[in-house]
Amino acid sequence: MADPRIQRSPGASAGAGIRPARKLGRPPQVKAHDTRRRLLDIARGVYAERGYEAATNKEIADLAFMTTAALYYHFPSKRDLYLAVHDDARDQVYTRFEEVLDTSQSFADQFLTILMATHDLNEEDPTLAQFLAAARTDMKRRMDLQQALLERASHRDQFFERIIDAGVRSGEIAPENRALVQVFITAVIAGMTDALSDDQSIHLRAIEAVRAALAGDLVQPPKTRRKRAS
Amino acid sequence: MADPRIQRSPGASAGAGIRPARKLGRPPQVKAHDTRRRLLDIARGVYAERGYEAATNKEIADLAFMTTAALYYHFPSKRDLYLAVHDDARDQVYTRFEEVLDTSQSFADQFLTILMATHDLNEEDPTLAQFLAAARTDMKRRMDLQQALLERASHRDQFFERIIDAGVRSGEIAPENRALVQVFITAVIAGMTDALSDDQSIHLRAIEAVRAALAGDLVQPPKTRRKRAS
Amino acid sequence: MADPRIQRSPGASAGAGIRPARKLGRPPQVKAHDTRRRLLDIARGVYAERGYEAATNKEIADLAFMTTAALYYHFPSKRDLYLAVHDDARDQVYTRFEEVLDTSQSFADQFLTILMATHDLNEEDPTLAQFLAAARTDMKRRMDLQQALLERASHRDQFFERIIDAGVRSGEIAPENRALVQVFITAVIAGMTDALSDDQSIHLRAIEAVRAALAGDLVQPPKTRRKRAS
Amino acid sequence: MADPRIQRSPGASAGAGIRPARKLGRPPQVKAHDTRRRLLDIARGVYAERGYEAATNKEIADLAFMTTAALYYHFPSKRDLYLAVHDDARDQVYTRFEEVLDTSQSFADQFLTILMATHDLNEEDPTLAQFLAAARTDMKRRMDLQQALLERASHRDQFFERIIDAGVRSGEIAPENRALVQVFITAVIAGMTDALSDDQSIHLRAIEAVRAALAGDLVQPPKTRRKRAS
DNA sequence: TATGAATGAGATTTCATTCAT
DNA sequence: TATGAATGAAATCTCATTCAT
Repeated sequence: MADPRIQRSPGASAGAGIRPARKLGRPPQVKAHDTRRRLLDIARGVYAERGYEAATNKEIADLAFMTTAALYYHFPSKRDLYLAVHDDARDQVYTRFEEVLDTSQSFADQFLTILMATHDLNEEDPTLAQFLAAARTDMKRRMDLQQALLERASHRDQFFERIIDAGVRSGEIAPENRALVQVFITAVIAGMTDALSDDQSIHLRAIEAVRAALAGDLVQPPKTRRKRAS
Repeated sequence: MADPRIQRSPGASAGAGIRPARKLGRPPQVKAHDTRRRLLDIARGVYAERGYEAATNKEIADLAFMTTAALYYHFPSKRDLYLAVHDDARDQVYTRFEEVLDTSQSFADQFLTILMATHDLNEEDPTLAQFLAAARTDMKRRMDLQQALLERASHRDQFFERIIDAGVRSGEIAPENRALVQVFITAVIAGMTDALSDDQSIHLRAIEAVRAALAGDLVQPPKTRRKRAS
Repeated sequence: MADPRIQRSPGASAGAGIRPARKLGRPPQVKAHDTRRRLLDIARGVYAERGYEAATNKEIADLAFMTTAALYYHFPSKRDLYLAVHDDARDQVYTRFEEVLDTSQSFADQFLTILMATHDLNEEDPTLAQFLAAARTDMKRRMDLQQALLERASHRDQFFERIIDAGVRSGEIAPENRALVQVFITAVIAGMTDALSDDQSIHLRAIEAVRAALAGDLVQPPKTRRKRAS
Repeated sequence: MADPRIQRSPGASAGAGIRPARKLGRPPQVKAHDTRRRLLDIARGVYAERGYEAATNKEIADLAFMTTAALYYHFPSKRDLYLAVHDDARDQVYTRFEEVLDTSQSFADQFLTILMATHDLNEEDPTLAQFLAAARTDMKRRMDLQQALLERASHRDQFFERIIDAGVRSGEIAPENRALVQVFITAVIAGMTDALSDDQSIHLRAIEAVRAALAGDLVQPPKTRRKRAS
């Protein structure tokens, strides 16, 4: 009763998700709060696996050992549940990003640190990346979910903006390359999340590839093998 | 070649296209092949916009000014229509790729040529990229669509394999970097398709960024080591 | 016991029962068990009248003053509803058979008692016989209903086997006639159910005919040989 | 071309049906006539197997190597095709009955001769009995098919009426047993067609049982073994 | 806080039928 | 005589949501 640990149904394949410790002041409606937490985690897995349309309240409710009617006590609609899951997932990711960010590093190292953080998160709970990848698609599709996409995009942009700013200040990024770096980051993060997050070893290799690319070591100019650093 | 894309009335979000009442029986002067082609194009757009689950036969049929029953004359099921659209889209893309490929170019140039081809295709018909991006997600979700995914993946892998091989032979790609280049390509193509193909100018900028990254010019090592290899 | 059969308005042939608009949500004072019982009775009538294929969920739901969706709350599919009706009907019949069976009677009397029981059942609820007659045909047609047919056949065979056994023991049935009596019973029961159960007075006459046939009094050898065996 | 033999598609399981030789005067629309004949035979098999509702024009057309549209050249509707099949089947049966009927026989022998004729017909083309059994059910179900049922019933009743009349005249049937014999015949014919015609050896046994029943030999009175003939 | 029993809207699919060719 | 390309009506089933309990 006092333990807020999430109970997951045995069949639920979705990862448990590391929750940041919540401070427990007075325990009003503790149960409701816990149930909500459990629903968010379960729903994330289902949405990740099936997508917004194909996910059904019934499957989520079943995994939570409830009826669909009970869902409506905690969330006023499917849409609201989805958005709540989305906000929760986004918070988890950016909270982690903030935690691992070391502003004293070089731009490239900071970026790679972030990529490693996504790797670690994926290890801890694969549904996070899966959900966020799926959400990109789902949000585009449903007008009623778009608003959340916009918030999220700005969230992300602001975050990477800071890193890029630092890179520009330190001289790593030529000012005229600012915009290029930004789309590069966007493409790489999206691509890795969407196409590679299913296989952790490939995901890791992709991080290595990005490191090489940023270092200019991925490919050499042809012919006149401009040997660098000798 | 620049086919006349179906015009969707702006307000028409779903199922709005009202079919003008037509009489029973065979319509005059209509050939199945043309209708099939039209359906593929229309369906591609709808699948791209809504995804497999959310797309309805009704919307597709409405846009083609038919009944849903008529759809079933041309395709035996929703799934078959989807797969037909998929094969058609894939063929269009790889046909174009083959057309523009110049094997005498350097690896980087070949890769960039391919990226430019995606850009051009996107210009001619944005639904192609949108559909293929959406398909990546949809296929993951539906077991019954997976088989087609596998074919497609191998198709893509083989294509880029050839370019990479050429790069290795020419010395641009160090043999030990082979695998890195491959995941890099996968991530970049997926990321650009999924996250950037909605805005052509940003898409173009991403191509520029990739060029810079391959040339080692996107970022510089921090601080002092400004001049590389000279 | 004489359950209040559902009244179908005479003109209502199919789908005519218009459900009075009821509000959303749970209706007050309704229990699933009662609804289920009502559905079984209504569905039996509809299946009897139309057969499995031609019977529609809509007609059943209309007669029960529900939506078709509500049907699915009680039975997971049309097939399941049908089989439930079948099991229910079979149980009603054989329960009655067991009730009226008097093993101290002669074989002929036991058989006639059973026939009278079918007559009484038909009086109380004609849909029972009608359904079971129709089911014989429907089951042959649909592979997916066959399994239930097998169970039922064995049920019936076992029941009559017992009566026949008794007849053999008492000497009424010559051991070599065992198999003949068995097919005779099958044919007569099936024939009476299928062809005569629509008219109770004819049905009664058929019972009388069977009594006469078993007593050897239905027909006499032709012409002179009036006294048999001389 | 000159051979009017019915071509049956390899998959068509339905028996070929013995057609009485048609006299071929001038051959106007010979092909249409043959096609019609072929369709009747094929349709009979399909209706027998699936029943009226579940049988589709498509299946019939496929087996006849045609399109459904072509069906409509020969029969104006599904209903008409069905009724045509029915009339044809009935004619085949009663034609055979007339052929085998020997009015000099005793009533019992005439009846058994008829039963043997059904057995032979079943041997030659099982779809005949299957169709007629199924038709009994289908006709009851569809108001629009009822009319044909009535005709058929009277047809049958008249036929057996004649045999029974002869039995009454010869003294085999007591005048007061007339009605009993009639329902007995109806029940037995129906029961054998519906429940036993799938297995020829059981069907034969049923004929034997009827013979025994009519002879008063199927069962003996219990106990006081009223030994007849003493 | 949750369940139980429903609704209404809509999806995919099937099928008899039509009419130009 | 037949095919080809459609229609319209309906059927089964699913699902988000509701409201009494």
